[in-house]
Amino acid sequence: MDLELTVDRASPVPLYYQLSRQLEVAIERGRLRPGTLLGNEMRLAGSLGLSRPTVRQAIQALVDKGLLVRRRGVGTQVVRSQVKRPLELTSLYEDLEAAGQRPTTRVLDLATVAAPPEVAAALGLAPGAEVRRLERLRLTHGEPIALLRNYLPVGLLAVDRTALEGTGLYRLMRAAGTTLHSARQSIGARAATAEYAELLAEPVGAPLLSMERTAYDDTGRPVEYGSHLYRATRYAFELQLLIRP
Amino acid sequence: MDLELTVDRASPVPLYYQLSRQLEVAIERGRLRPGTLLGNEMRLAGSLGLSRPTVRQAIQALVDKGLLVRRRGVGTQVVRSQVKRPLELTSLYEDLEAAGQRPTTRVLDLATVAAPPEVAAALGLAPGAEVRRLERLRLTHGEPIALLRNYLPVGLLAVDRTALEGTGLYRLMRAAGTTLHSARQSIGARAATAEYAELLAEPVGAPLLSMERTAYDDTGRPVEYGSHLYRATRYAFELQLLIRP
DNA sequence: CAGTGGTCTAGACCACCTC
DNA sequence: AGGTGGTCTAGACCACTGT
Repeated sequence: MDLELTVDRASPVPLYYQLSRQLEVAIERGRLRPGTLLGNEMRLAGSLGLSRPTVRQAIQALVDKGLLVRRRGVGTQVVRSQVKRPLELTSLYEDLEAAGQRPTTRVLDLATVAAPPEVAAALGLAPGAEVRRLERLRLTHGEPIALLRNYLPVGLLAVDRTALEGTGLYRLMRAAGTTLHSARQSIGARAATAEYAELLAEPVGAPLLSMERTAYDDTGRPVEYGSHLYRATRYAFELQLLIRP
Repeated sequence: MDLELTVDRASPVPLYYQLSRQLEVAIERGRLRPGTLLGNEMRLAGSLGLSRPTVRQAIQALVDKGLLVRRRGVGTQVVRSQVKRPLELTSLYEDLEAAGQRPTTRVLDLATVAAPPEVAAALGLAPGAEVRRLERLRLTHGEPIALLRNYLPVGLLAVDRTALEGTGLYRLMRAAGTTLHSARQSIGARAATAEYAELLAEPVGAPLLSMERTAYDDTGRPVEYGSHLYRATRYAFELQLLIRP
C-alpha cells in the first residue's frame, strides 16, 4: 500500500496524532480509497515502531470522525461515503468564506440594552439585566443573505464595530479566549414581515429560515444567544451527522 | 462523594462501560452535580480495582458525549450545562413519540418507480433505475405535521403498509438489519404550493420547512433518500451539538 | 512544589469473523 | 484454524495547573 507513514519522535506533536493526521490526509486525497483495508494494528505498530495502543488511539480518532469503520475479525476499512465535516457549529461567516463567497457584514446596531425575557432566560440572567446586543446584516456580492441578532453577557467581549465588519463573531470570541463547547439550536421557518422583507430584499410574506441558538463555554456558562433570519432562496443548513450505535 | 461505584468482573459487559454507565446515570440523576470534580484517575482506579487506562476509557466516553470536561492540572469535572442528546439522526416519529405526542401516519402512496434524477444521484443509481417510493402524512392529534417522501433501493426493505402506519421508517430499517452510520441533510424553507397547502392544512404561500436527507449504512452505501416538508407553525428542528477543539 | 491529566509501552486474553 | 479488533493490565515519563 506504500503510504510512507512515518512518525517523528522528536516532535512535540503526540505520536498518535501524527499518525491519525497522516491517515486522514491520505483518505482526503484519495490515496486511501474508500473500502480499503488498513493493515492490521499489530503490523502497523511494528512497521512504525509504535505500540499497539498508540496505533489504536490514532485509528479511534478517525473512527470517531466517521472516516474509518472497524469490524472484528475483518479489519479496519475506509468508509465508502464522502464524509465531510462531522457537523461543526454552524458559523455563517466561515461557511461562506469556505465556499469562496467573500462575505461582508454591515453592522446595523451595537448597544447595551435590558435583556428581553427570552434572552435573559437563555443566558441565565435576571430579567432586565444588561446585555450587549448586536444586529448585523450579512451579505455576499452585495446581496443580503441573513439578518443576525446576537446577545452577549456584558464584559465577555469588547465588541469592536470594525472588527465585526471584517470577520465572524465566533472567531472574535475565540480570539478573546472564549472556548465554545456546546450549543442548542432550533431551526424553523416563518414569513417575512415588512421590516425583515425590506432588510433582506425579499417580498413581504416570503419564506425565511429562522435559527435561535444558545452557545455555552466549557464550564457550561451561556456565552451567546442568537436569533437569526436567512433568505430561504439563498441559504440552507447543510448538516452531516454520524449515528452512534 | 460516596457514589457506590462498583464493577462486576463476571459480567460480559466491559468494565469501562460499566463504570461509564454508572457515572452517566449519576450525572443524569443529579447525584453528581454540575461542576463536581471526580476523584483523580489513579484513586478511582485503585478503589475499583481497575487499571488507570480502563478508568480513562470510561471517562473518555463521557467526555465525548459532552458530559465531562478534563483539565490538566485540575481534574475531571461534570459539565455545567444541560446537555441532552448529542444530536441523533432526526427521526420525526421517535421525536414526537418521546414528546408524548402519539404520532400517526397515513400512507398516501407506496410504489416502485423509476428514480427521478436527484434521487438516482443521491442513491448512486443509474438514472431511471427502479426504486421504492413511499409518501406518508405524519399527524398528531389528527393534525398534519409533515409530508414525508422517501426513496429506498429496491430489495432493501420489504415495505409493509400497515407496519408503516404503526411506526417510523428508521425503526423498520433497523429491525430489518440495516445499520445507519451517517447522513447528510439540508434544511431550508419554501412557500406552500396549492397541493402541499391542502395536504398540510395550511394556506397557500405559508412558510414550510423542507429537509432533504441521504442516509448511509456503515459500508457507505446510500440506503435512503428523503424529501420532507414540515408545517413551520407546528414543527422546528432542535439540535444539540458539541464543538470539538 | 505537588497533583492532575496526556501520552506511551509491552505484554496478555478474549470474542468474533472468515475460510 | 487463523486472523482480526475489543478489552485489560501495570507500569513509566511528561506537561500543565495551582499554591
